[in-house]
This record gives sequence, structure tokens and C-alpha cells, in this order.
Amino acid sequence: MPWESGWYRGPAGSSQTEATDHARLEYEMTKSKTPPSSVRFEKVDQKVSFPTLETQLQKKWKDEKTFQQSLKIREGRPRFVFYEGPPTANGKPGTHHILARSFKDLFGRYKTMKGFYVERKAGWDTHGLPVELEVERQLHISGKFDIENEIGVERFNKLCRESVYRYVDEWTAFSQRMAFWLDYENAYWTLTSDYIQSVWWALSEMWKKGLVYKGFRVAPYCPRCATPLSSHELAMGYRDNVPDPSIFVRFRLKKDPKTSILAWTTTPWTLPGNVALAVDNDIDYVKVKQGDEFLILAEARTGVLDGPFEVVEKMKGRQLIDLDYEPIYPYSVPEKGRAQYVVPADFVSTEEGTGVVHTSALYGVDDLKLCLSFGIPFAHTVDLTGHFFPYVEKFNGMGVKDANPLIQHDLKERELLYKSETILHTYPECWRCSTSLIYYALDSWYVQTTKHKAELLFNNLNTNWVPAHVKTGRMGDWLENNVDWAISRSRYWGTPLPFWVCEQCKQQKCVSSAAELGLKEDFDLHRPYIDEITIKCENCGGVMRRVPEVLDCWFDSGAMPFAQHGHPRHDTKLFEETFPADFISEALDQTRGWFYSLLAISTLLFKQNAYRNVICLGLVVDPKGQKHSKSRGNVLDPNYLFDTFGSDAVRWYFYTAVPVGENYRTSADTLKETVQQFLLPLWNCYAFHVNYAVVDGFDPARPPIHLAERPALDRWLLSRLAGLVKTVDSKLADYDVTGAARPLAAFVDDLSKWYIRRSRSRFWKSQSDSDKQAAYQTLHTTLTTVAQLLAPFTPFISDAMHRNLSGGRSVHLADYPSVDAEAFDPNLEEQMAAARRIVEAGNAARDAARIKVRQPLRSIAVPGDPLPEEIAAIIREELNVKSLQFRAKEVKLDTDITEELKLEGLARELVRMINDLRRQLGFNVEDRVHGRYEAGGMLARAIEKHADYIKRETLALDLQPGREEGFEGDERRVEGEYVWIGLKRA
RNA sequence: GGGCCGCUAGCUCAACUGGCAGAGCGCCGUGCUGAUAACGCGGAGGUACGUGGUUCGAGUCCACGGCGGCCCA
Repeated sequence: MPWESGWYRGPAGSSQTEATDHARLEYEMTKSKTPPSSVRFEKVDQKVSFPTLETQLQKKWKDEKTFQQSLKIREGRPRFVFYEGPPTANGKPGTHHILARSFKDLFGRYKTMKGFYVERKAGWDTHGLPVELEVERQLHISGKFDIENEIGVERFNKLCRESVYRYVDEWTAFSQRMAFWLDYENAYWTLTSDYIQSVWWALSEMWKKGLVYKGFRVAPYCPRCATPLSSHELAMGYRDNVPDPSIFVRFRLKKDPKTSILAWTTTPWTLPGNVALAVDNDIDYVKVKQGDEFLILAEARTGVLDGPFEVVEKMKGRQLIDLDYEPIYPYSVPEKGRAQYVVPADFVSTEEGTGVVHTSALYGVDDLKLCLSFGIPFAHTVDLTGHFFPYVEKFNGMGVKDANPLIQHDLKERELLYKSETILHTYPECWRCSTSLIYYALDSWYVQTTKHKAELLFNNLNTNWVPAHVKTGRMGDWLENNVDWAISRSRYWGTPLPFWVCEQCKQQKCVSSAAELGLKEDFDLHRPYIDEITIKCENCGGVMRRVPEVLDCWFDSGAMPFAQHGHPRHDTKLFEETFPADFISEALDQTRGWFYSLLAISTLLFKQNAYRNVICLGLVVDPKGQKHSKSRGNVLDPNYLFDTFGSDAVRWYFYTAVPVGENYRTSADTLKETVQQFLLPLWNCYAFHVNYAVVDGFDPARPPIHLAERPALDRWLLSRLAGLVKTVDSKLADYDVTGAARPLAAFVDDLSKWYIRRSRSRFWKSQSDSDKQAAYQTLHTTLTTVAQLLAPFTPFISDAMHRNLSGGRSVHLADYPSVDAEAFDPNLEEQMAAARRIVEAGNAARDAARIKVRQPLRSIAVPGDPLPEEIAAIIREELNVKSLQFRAKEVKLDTDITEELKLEGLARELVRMINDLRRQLGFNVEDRVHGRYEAGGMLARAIEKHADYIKRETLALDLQPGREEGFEGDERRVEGEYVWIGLKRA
């Protein structure tokens, strides 16, 4: 690994820190208001290991309590309110969790640096089916029967609690490793009594408004988990190309058994529950003859018939209404009431099937509605675990899916099966356990969100979504199709529903606190303990018992704005100060999850949304665009990324890689590129500055050289910097992270590839003049400012830089940089851009002429308007030409090399050779040397003529001909001639 | 079946309101280098998913279709 070695070498050795004499500068000191407090830089190792650096800083932050300090210095300032969407404390954190946490942390730090007080309370979502399933796996049990009869609810919930605690520790370590600053010590947990009671309070408020009701409703239902699924859970489990039977069944008419109505279904197991057939009044139906049998079906659907047929009669659907047919099974209808006849319905279509819909009251949304409206009696044929009841004798105890083929077989034997096929369609399965869902009618508690749909839409409209299209697209669309929120779950580990029902008079009551039940504060409000609490009915004096269900855990997390503070039992003021949130951020799979539950609860209780700004992130996927999954084996281990590249690299990747909202095609290669393209060049700029500053004893506390007196290159950089500060700050203010981060990357690129490239000699030259001082001051200001700009993005590397550049002060306690308007110089930036275009053309011309840059040339002529001399000088130096003319037709390089130019070129070759030798011999950049040489011809003349230049560039005190004892040397070929150079440290 | 997003070089991504298709990585050549495991210059590499339309002019706007992702049903 290239960046594997340690970072700081520790305090540098005295030979390195000792400022050399030539660096003792005489500055034109103007007035100095404060006595300069010298900053002593620590030497920086170029070969940095970011992971090592990060763990060292992590420790430092912990020891110095930097996070707490950053809050303390903003106490009393206006708040910026952030809500932490609690991760489910179940399962290990993955790379995709770094994404949302990077964005959350970014704004916490940014707003703190902007002077806001940004409390950040961690939170853990601790209830719900995922936790239960994990415990089921650990115990090797499965389903409600095992939990209730083998383990017991008490022990089961105890294990759920323990499981949650285990994962929270892992999450905390993970979050801190990626520098996600939250208050972990005062995290909110959805399982605490305080939290539960806040949730109860919310439910009781909704109850008072008449928004909570119990319904007998058909819902997607997992027979394995024995619980209905909410619509957002349902959304997670659709699977394509699920094979299912597709069968056509004869329903023989009572008055004419040779004639059957043909109905179609993909769920044979619902046939024992058949209570009616539905047709559309206005659809055209036909009676056809096949052999000696007659079939009735929609005219448009006769294509489903096998073999030839003869139409013997045409009719409208309404003519079929009220026809009685022979029940195909006797199980589904109680003794009283009329069933098993043809009814009209508006949901019948001729797009598939036969235009006749088999209706089984309890296993379809439309079915139940229809039966209720016609008063058709019905009874369940399938129990809560998806098995047939004993009175369904033929299939007693069978699971519904297993029964499908048997039912088909049975119908076939009785000549009721017209035909059977298999179809592939999209069908939902349980998002946790992958069991095929069934639609099943059962008791369920609902919050009537549809009553406030207009408000939900309105509040959403007043929320700032990033990216913007989510507001009216994904989220708006979802709200338009709002259905009442099914909040109950027939499970164990969750907030118990605080609803008590009287055994005698069925009176219902919603409780809002433990005290109301006469319970002490330390009472565990979970099942099974809460189930034992009864209260006396105010209506009839009877016994009220709690309903058995627990709460959808999305309601838990959606209640966090107030529940995290125990509102209203504790600290109502704190809640009011921190509602609504200024900012939240999660991945876009939360549209139907947390984004919705926050909006819904806040709208119902407080008539406004719980968040003002929300960043909705894409997903982390593999390089092919596929979602990470264990079965595909394409999971990226976050700890591998942390240990290999560091968390700054991962964060920076997420800020810059794609526009917010898009998916991240992530791999080790993309992270490696991030390090090489951004972090290493940044670090190298910093190391360059510090290491020369150490040598030269640069003191940043000295009064700054006035801007106007600094060279063009410095003024250009500071102008670019001013523009950068403005851009980054305003983009962050707009929650445009990519728009802020990418210009930062471009700036560091310019800094490295142009400013430092063109300024190197200013730093290593021996003279200590104001030009050198200006270079140091410019670079120091720039790097310090860049570190501050970067602090919210890459908190580790920026702090390492900032501490060393500013005498140990953490960047996270600094203010965010403000724009130096004086430095802004668009004209100069344009000139510099022109200069760089000229340099590009000039280098290309040199390349075409095959003349190396070390060989000085007399002149170059370029097109375009003249640039100021200061800029022209930069171009001449970069292109190594004596003169530069403008307004030429094309780039014209004078390629005539005179002897004088040749000698100069050779001198420059020798400088490079000597410096290379210095490096080979392990000399430090500031070491003075003695030099000896052996050369002939042109080379000797070059050395003689340009001795001063060579000595200056190589820090040689002397350069004498002849070999000598004690000089280490090297023989090389330069321009076809041999030369020997020997060096000795002075 | 519907909604949203995307599709540009081998890969990852740019291009303000329509105005000569770009960068980085990778590849080849070459140069430069006492900050850089870097950098400069040149080269190879493009049917901008397809079709049709609007326009003097479309990667960009419109329509239809395809593919991928997410969501809804």
C-alpha cells in the first residue's frame, strides 16, 4: 500500500529544525501591533498513512473533548437543529451507512463553524420485527407459536433488549471511526420508558382528535411472522417473475348445472373461501357451447378457451346478476344469509382472466368491500399462521401455498377445473423473511392520515427537498396516494399500544402515561408486563384489558422530535426550541419510511412538518450498479475502507462522486482514485509548505506583506481563494454539497499544479527577501483557509493540517472562513488563465520541435493580446525562453540554439544532476555541500561560466575541478559527454 | 401497469439559460522533477441508448420506444 507508513515522525531532529542562517530574514517591518507569537511547525512526513493519522486524531479529540468544546463555544448562539434518524440497532453498519452519516456530520460541523449551536443527539431505533427475527435466528426458533409456547414473551423480549445493546456498541464505534460527531452519551433510545410514554402521548393526542380507529381490514400479511405489513414495508418486498398457478374454474348454475360461469384466479387457496362471483354490469358476456357443456364469460375473453366453441347467447353483465351457483366448497358461509350468487362490481375488467371475479370475502381488499356492501356472510377458512382451519376438512391444517396443488387436483377430479397454467408475475414477499405474503382480513388499528392528506401535501410543499424533484415526484406522488396508516403489529418487541378495551361493554380508552395506570417510573412498559395491567371501566365498572398489539416501529422513529426529549412529561421548552429540525438527511428509501412518519406525525399533532430541509441520498451500489447484498457477494466492508483509505477518503468520495440523489458505484478503485487525486496532492502541498517553513524558520505571526506588494502569482491564488470561499460557503448554505466540494477539489488541483509548481524556486532560493516571505504568507493563508473550508468535509486531514499550521488549534473550533473581498481580482484570474493556455501551446511547440524544457531558447511568439510583464515573466520562466512576443499569427518558437544558450542549458542539466546526487546521498534540502568535478569540453565551459548559478541552485559552497578524498560521487553522461561530480556535506 | 431518476470515451463523471463534445483514471509516446506513489505535452479512444419532432442550430427542449436503478400497484 503506498500510503502505509506513519505520518508524523515525531518532533523532528535538531538538524532538521535548526533554521539555517540564510533563512534568517530581514523583513521590512512595518508596525507590529502584537508581539509575534511564534508558531513552531512540526515536520511533516510526505509518506502519510491516513488511517493511522485518523486514529491518532480520534484519540486526541477524545482526550481534548473537542466535540464538547465545539458545542461549548457556541452556547447561547442561535440553534441549528439537526435530527438524527435512528438506525435500527440490528445488524452491523455497512458502507451505505457511511453515506448518510457523512452528510449529517458535514452540516453539523459547517453550521457550528458558522456560529450556530448545533446539538446533535444520537438515537437508536430499538424495536421491531428485525430485532425479533435476529433473536429468533439466534434461538433457532421460528414464528409466534415458538415464541409464546417455547421461549415465553418475557424471555424473548429480554433477549431482544440484549441484542439491541450489543449492536449499539458496534454502531457507536463505527460512527466515531468515521468522525460522525454526535452526543452518544445522551442518545435517545426508543425502548426507554420516557420515550414510550412520549409515543403514548402522541397516540393519545391523535385518539382525542378521533384519528385512531380499529378496522377489520384486508392487509398484506406475512403468515410466518403472523403480522400485517405496512405499505412501506410492503414496498420493500416486491419480487418479479414469481411463478403462481393461473386456473380457470367452473361455477355451475343451480338452475342449470350444465352451464357454468367461468372464473379465474391465481390463488387457488382462496377458493374454499368463495362467497360470490362479481361481474361488471356493462361488459358484454357470452354463453358458449363446448361439447355438451356451456360456459359463461366475457366476450372479450373468449381467447382463453381451449378448442372450438360456439356462441349460443350474448348478454350484458347485469343480466347475470343474482344467479345462484353451486358452492364449490361448503366451508366459508355461516348458516344464515345468502351467498354464492352473482353480484355487480366496478373493479371487474376484461384485461385478464374471464371477466368474472371470484370473490373470497377475507382475502382481498376489493372482496371484503364488496361483501360488506351486499351483506354477504363469510367466515375465515385460514388461520393467522396461514393454515386451513379444521372445519375446512379436505385441507385441514395445510399451509395455503402447499394446498394450492391439492385444491387444483380436487377440482379436476370433480370436473370443475376448466384449465390450469402457471404465470410469472410481480408478487410481494415479506421484506424480512421472504415468505410470500397473502392478503388477509384481520383486526388492525389505524391512524386516519387520509383525513389530513391536504395538509400533508401542503407541509411537504413547504419543505426544501434536495434534490428538488423528490418533493413533487417520489414524495408528492406517495402522499397523493395516501392511505390510512396501519399502526398495529401482532408482535412482541415494540411499544405496546396504549389502548384498553372493556371486557363487558367494549368501551375503549387510550392511556397517555404510566402514571395514569398507577405504575411507577421504573416499571418496564413492554410486554408481557404491561399485558397484565388492567383498569376499571369508567362506563360499566368492568375490567379493561390492553389490546394485544404493539406499535409499528416507524411510528417510534417518527415521534423522535418530541420523544427524544421525553416531551411533554419532561422539558417541553427544549422540545419547543428544537422543533422543527432545520436539517435531516437519509437515503431515498426513507421516503416512505422516516421522511413520511416524521411528516405524518408532525402534521397531525403540530400542523407542520418536522423538518425544513432534507437531503435525500442515492444508494451505494457496486460498480455494475447492483445493490450490495450478501447473496451477490458484492458487499463492501466499511472497516476495510477505513483501514485502507481512511474515512476522510470515503467521505470525500461521497461528497464529490455523483450529484446528490444519484447512486454511488463504489469500489476500492474509486476510493483509491480519491486518495490519489485529492488527499495526497493536498497533503503534499501542505508537507511542502511546512517542511520549507521549518527550514526557513517562517513565522506566520509576522505582519503580512500588503496584498498589492505581492507578486502576481500570489495575488492570483488569493483571488482564487476568495472566490472559493464564496462558492463553498454559499453552496453549503443551499445544501448543495457536490456544488461545494467539487470546486474545492479543483482549487487544490490549481494550487498543486500551478501555484506551487510555479513557486517552488521562491521557497528554496537562498535569498530571504520579501518575495519569499510573500510566498510563505500566501501559501500559509491558503492552506489554513483550505483546511477550514475542508473541516466539515474531511475532519481528520483538515484538523491535522490546521493544528500544525496554527500552533495547535483544532480546526473544528475555528470559524468558517469569510470572503476576503479585497483579494478578489477577476481580471488577474483571466490573465492567468490566458497565461496557462499560452504555456500549454508553448510546451506543445517545444515537444513538436523535440527540444527539452531545460534547454533555454531565445524567444517565442504567441497570438493574443499582450499580458502584463509580471504575467509574461511567469510564462517565460515556465517555457524557459528569453523573450515573449504577443500578437503573432500562431505559436512560433525560435529553435536556434546558440552556443551561449547551449552552455546555459548544460548548466541547468548539471544542476539537476547535482541535486539528484544530493538526494541519492541522503542530504537534507537545507544541507550545504562542497563540490568537485571532472569534465571536459562544453561541460567544463558551462561549469566555469555558470559556476555561481550552479552553486546557488545546489547550495554548494564551492565547486572545484578535480577528484578529492572524502567526496562521494557519480559519473554520468550529459549530452553525450562524460562528467564526474563529487559532493561532501559541509 | 404507473411515478421518479439515470443512460456522454474502456471506467468514473463534467459541460449557466439550446451555440465548435470535455476532465480524471487506464493505455501508448515523450518531456519534466530536491513538494507530489506526482506533473507537462502529444496520441489512440465518441453512432451522446434508439426513432421521430421543434429550431438557423439539439447531448441539452418535446413525443414515442429501449435499458438500468429506486419507488408505487
